[in-house]
Amino acid sequence: MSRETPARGRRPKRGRTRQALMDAAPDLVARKAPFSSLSLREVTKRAGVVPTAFYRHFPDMSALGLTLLDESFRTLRQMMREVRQQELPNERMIRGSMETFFTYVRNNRTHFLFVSKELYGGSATMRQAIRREIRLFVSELAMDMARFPFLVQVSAEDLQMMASLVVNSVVALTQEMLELDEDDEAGQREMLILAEKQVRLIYFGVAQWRSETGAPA
Amino acid sequence: MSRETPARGRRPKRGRTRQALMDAAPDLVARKAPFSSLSLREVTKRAGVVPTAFYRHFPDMSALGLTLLDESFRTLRQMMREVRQQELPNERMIRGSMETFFTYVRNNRTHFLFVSKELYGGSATMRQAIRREIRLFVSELAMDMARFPFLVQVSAEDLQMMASLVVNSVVALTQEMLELDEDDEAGQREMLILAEKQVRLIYFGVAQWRSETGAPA
DNA sequence: ATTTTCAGTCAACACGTGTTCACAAATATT
DNA sequence: AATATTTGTGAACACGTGTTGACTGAAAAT
Repeated sequence: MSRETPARGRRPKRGRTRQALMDAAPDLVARKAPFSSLSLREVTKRAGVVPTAFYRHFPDMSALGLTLLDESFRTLRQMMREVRQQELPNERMIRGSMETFFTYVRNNRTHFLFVSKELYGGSATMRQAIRREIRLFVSELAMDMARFPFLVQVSAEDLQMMASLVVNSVVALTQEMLELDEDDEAGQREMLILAEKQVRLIYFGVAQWRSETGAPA
Repeated sequence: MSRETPARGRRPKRGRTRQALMDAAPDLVARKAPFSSLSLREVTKRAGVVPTAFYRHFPDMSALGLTLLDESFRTLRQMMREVRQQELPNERMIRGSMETFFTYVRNNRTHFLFVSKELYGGSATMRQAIRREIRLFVSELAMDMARFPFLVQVSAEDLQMMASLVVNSVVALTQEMLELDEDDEAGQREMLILAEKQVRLIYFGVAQWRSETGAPA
């Protein structure tokens, strides 16, 4: 009898495995541990693929991580750019920005969980990459604030300080929100209200700020 | 000839191994990965002890983690209580609080690194425990703020909101500071100044806040 | 002085890990 | 239609992992 291998099921589609890997990783992160503590075999198993297939698409796990990070931030950057395409600050604008942002977080929960858990617990290069993105948001927000009429006198350094305060606060609340159960709508709404209040509070302080003295007007 | 074991070096001292384990873990965290991804064998090896000795002191790694967490926060709570033993708010008070706090962070770097990396990346019970402690600080700060004369009209809920804003900001800056090199004194000083400015900015906003309308006076 | 408890060692296990290699099917290129 | 390249497979490796059990010296209790 001929000893040909029985030719079992083989998925034919072109680069589908790569996508399966990129889906499997955040999925495991969302329901288990941070990405940094995932094993290559875990990911391939969830992707329904043999471990060695991994190397056809990524040299190692950290490469997958950086790719995932890029994917997570690409669409986020685009959304933020659209949010910034609005007129001068008022309560409506703060409210609206927070709403669209937190809605986006809800719709991309696994991506944000992935990023959140790597921000401080990930590898050095991972942390560095994330903080780079955050610093980008801070700078863009600072540029927007520079156009506020009541802030023309404020130094660039202080604008960065203010923007980082806003961004850090939103990031912190985002991470808190991710701790909530996925369908705890009441909690999510509370978070949104909290975020809006905090940002508004910061803007009250910003309106009083004078760079030279550091004392209110 | 008798077959007695050659009786190699045996450390006699009483509960010294336990302390060695509690020192080894944060040490590894500071120079490597988050605690959650440390192995039992790694820790025992660094402590200069055979793996099985671990079980004489802790049932498993997560027990070590919780013990470490308790140790980290016990002295911190005490320090915060002393800081709060001061008179009413002014610039000097904010400056002083930030200075003593960040000095404490520098002097307990490994403990804060340990906590920081577990805040979002650790196990569920670990994260929960840390966030519990943080919420405690928020409540205490809110109680202090309630005594400010210009905040008597502010609702308890809004006081919590303000306090959490302050705490979240300080936490974020602490984590940023921990990313700096241990002896980057210039960077550390910058962080301190940044923290002071941000908290002062928040207090400007707080002074304008009215709970009912949410609009400045 | 004798016994009991504590705190460490050593050997061994069953298992999950990253990575290699040779091979074959699916797809692209000619 | 023939060939070359990409992509997935399966077996095997050397190693690190948590945990067990039996054993033993040191300290505490009697």
